Amino acid sequence: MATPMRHHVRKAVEDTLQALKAAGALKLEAMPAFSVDPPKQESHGDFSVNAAMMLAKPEGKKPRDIAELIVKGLTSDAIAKVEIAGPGFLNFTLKDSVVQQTALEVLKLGDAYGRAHAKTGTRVMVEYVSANPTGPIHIGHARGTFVGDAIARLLDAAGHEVTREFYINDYGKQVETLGRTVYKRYQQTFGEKVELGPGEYPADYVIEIGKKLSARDGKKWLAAPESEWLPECISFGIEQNLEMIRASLEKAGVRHDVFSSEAALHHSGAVKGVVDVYKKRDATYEADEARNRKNTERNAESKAAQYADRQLGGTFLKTGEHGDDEDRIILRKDGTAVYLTADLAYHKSKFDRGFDRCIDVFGADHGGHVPRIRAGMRLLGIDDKRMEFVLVQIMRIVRNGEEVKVSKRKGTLFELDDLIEEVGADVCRFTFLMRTANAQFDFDLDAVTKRSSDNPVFYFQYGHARCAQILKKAAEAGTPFLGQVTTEQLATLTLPEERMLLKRISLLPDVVAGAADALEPHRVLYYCQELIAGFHQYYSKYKQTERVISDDAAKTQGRLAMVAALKQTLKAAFGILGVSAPEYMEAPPEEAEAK
RNA sequence: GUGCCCGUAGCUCAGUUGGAUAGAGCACCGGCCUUCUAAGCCGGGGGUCCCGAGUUCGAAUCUCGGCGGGCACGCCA
Repeated sequence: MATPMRHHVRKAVEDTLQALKAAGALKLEAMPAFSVDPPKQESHGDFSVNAAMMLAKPEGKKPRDIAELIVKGLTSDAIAKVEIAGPGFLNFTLKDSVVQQTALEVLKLGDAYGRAHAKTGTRVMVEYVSANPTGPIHIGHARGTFVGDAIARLLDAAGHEVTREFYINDYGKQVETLGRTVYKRYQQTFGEKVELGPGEYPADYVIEIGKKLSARDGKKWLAAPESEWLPECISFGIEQNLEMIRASLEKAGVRHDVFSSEAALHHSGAVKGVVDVYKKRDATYEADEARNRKNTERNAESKAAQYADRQLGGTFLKTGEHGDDEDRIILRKDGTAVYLTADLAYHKSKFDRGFDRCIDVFGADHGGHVPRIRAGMRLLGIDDKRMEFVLVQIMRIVRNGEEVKVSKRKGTLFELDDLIEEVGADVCRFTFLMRTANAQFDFDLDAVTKRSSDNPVFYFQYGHARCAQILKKAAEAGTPFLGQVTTEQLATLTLPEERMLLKRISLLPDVVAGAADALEPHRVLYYCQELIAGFHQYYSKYKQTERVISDDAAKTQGRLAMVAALKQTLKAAFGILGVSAPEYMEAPPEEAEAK
């Protein structure tokens, strides 16, 4: 789905190389994987090709000599000019008419512009958020939430069939602790004097859950034995928290297709099932500790050292044979499964359900988990190349120059809801998507709130709004843009800035494809930045002289077509990022004079 | 100690999978609104791309070795 313009250049070079081979001028044992990229410097033409340099070695010729051969052999009628530059670059300049066609292409495709022309047929699952249902979504999840969502949008645009999934860790000690806390809060609603124990959740939301339980069931559980109230308090707590989580996700503009329960994997036998498969495949053994246990010195303060005495032996999985540091336990001595076992069953279920690719977005603190899952899948005979892990690095929240400390245990949560409330959903999302996922960064609340009027997100949105307002103005002025444009009208787009804008517009499909391939949504954002900057420059420069709407009917229609194409392009890109594309933006409040 | 991630302008970060003279925003200085929004534009200062080797036509980018920061290294989830 390369842009037509880039395709012209690549094809022209490939055809020429083949012709040179046929004529005996080049050996060309294999077509080189040369690049066709827009150069950094606009003066270097529309696309720069490094084919001559790549062929220098295999052909035993100088790059510039090969470049000469290619230039002489070129026959394409889309090309206006080719120059040999630097060490042997071929700098192509396309004919204006080819560049101008971009506007037509975009308008013709409409909302399909920027999306893959054809479905890839690949079914891909993106798993993200996957928070414990022991509390609300907080800032610790925020980055992965938006990054995962944008990756899903990106893959969808790239033509994949995407399923978004949320894995609910609703099994084990943590949810049991939740249940116990809920029960105490429930008891307190009837005036009973009970104190929370260490490790229980002191935050207010559990108080609310306790109130709701007593409102629903009255004193029903007060005299009941633990075997009855505990399961009820657990499931009620999870249910309430999930409701809260779903509501937060909705506010964040994030949606999941499937919520998958860890507890269900245990109850359905899927966990036992995957263990049986491993046993059948001779991938397990019984032992007191992993046979290939690493005896490297560990930091005395590490948790590994702290919990060393709890290791009693059981059933081990031979993950060490497939890239993991050592084998991992999957069944404790008492036969119960550990977290990893359920996660292996879960990942197996993804492939059983027919997904071709599985992408996990999770925090960098789970990075050590990756090799185990990969090894576990390989031990099932599943190619682990079908799995990709996007590790979202830890983020710090900074206010007044200081880190905001949060702790679930202490009850000092910073909820995603509060963050969105404070800075707005678009600003929030934008701030996360501005960075690559695997680099740490500080979320400076002062920077995004105090300076809200010059926050980058508004710069972006203003670009779209400006396009919209010009189109609106044209309609009011009696020269509406009707969605169609002729070659003659397009031919009026001769200003260098117009040419550059059209060229940048034409690159969206390549940017989307590249970003999807790399699972890096932020590339789309930086592409928008360049596109919008180009537009603002154009607008400002010609504000007094060459306005979009003028007495020249052909020029007006040509320019309106370009503006409409730009608006369409931005809308598509914003859609991938999940940021809204406003038609109009209110002028910002007057800043107090700071002079 | 071992593994993974990061180190680019005063600050926050990009850098098109190895390309040409390393960019943007913020901050600072100086300009631009009678016309389609000045939430914008133009100009200026600001760099040991952490350090050192190596790979090649060519390195911020790849390899190795250091230094600095973060996250992990559990039969918690």
